[in-house]
Amino acid sequence: MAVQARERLLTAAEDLFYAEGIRAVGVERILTVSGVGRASFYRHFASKDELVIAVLTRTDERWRAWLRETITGYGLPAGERPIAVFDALGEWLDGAGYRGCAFINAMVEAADRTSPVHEVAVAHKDAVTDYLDRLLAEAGRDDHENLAPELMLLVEGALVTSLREGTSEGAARAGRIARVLLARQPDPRDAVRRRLRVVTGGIR
Amino acid sequence: MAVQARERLLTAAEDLFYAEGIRAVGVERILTVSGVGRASFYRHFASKDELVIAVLTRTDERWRAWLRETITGYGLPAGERPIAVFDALGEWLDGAGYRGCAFINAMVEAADRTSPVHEVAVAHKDAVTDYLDRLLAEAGRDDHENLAPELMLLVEGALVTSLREGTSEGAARAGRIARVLLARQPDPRDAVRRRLRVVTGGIR
DNA sequence: TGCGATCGGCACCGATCGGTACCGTTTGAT
DNA sequence: ATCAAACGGTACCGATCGGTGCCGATCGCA
Repeated sequence: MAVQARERLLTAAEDLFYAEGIRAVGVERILTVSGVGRASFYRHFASKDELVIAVLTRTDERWRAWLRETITGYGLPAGERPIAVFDALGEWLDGAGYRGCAFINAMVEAADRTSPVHEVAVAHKDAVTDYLDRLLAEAGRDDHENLAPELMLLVEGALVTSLREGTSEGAARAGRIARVLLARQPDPRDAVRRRLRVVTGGIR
Repeated sequence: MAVQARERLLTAAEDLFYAEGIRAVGVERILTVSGVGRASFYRHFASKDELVIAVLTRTDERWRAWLRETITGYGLPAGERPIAVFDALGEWLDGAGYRGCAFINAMVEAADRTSPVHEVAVAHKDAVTDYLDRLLAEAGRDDHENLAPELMLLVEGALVTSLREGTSEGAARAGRIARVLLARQPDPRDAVRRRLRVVTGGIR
């Protein structure tokens, strides 16, 4: 066997699910494309749903690793890294074939909020938000806790816009908004808290 | 007949499609909920797909009418109307049951960009963008052509965020970003174009 | 009262859905 | 060379998919 059946199933399913939707792709299609027998499929995965979760989990890990490496690869100073996320997003969308975000799509298709598929998708979004938070903190933004969800909202906007318009323009547009957002001084109330922290540190 | 069969089919389908997804809801479910016979269904709609399009078209018209009336109903000066879109969005999301935007969902489920369902969804988004453009122009923003797609991206972000987080917080968050965006002076290059237009007008 | 349109109920169609059981073959390690 | 694990192929399962045809009841209107 050139490649293990499990691996072929995962890659075939990943492509088909992303291109046509999870519900739209039957097990039969996955078997034909992957060249795996029906019995072998159910030896590796208890159900189609379990395959879906395995695919999403793998995509999550790979995509976030790709994002981290891409940002790091730019070799930018810490202060410019948060905004670079939107450059990376533009790169990715240019190569993705414009079917938006696999995890937004999964959340939409798995309507039930309590379903495992929906939860995996939400967990992915939380992980990306955490990454944004880390980039902002490393950039010295004391207001990173407020900014991270805002940048994440811009990321979601860019992803949906790219699906809608069929181009990667949304990423550039979101990037411009992010620049405006980051150019602004932090909220004065945050500044007070920051000063308090400094003072407290000085007393010790 | 209390209400026409067609009307009952449309409302039942609208609710079911939004709550559970288009593909997830079979014709049988719609018939049971609406209390319409199978034959009657196909007397009104040539196929399930045609019902989907009719539902989306009606939802589009209703939703945009609701948005217009809500914004108008606020009784705000023209300058504050663009930002009020996000207040309206928050109101709507609080009553929507957090399954995001029916049109984003439709775009995701109808993967094929050339499919009629996908096109209706895109047309809705274009119409909302046009409305934003109009609000911005009426607010005296000369840069409305650039701002409208940016506000629309924020709207998309708010809708996805609400689906993801299960609250209407995304609308408020997008509104805060929009305020920052609108508080900024228009792009200097636009200012040049604006002045040129004034000069040209003066020569005539 | 009578007529035609609209209606709901039901049986039925082929296709496909996710999933199971059993088959003989191929593979890699010993 | 041997043997067990992993494999692909296929027949089959009940359920559901979207869609058609026919029936008798009910409706609004003249």
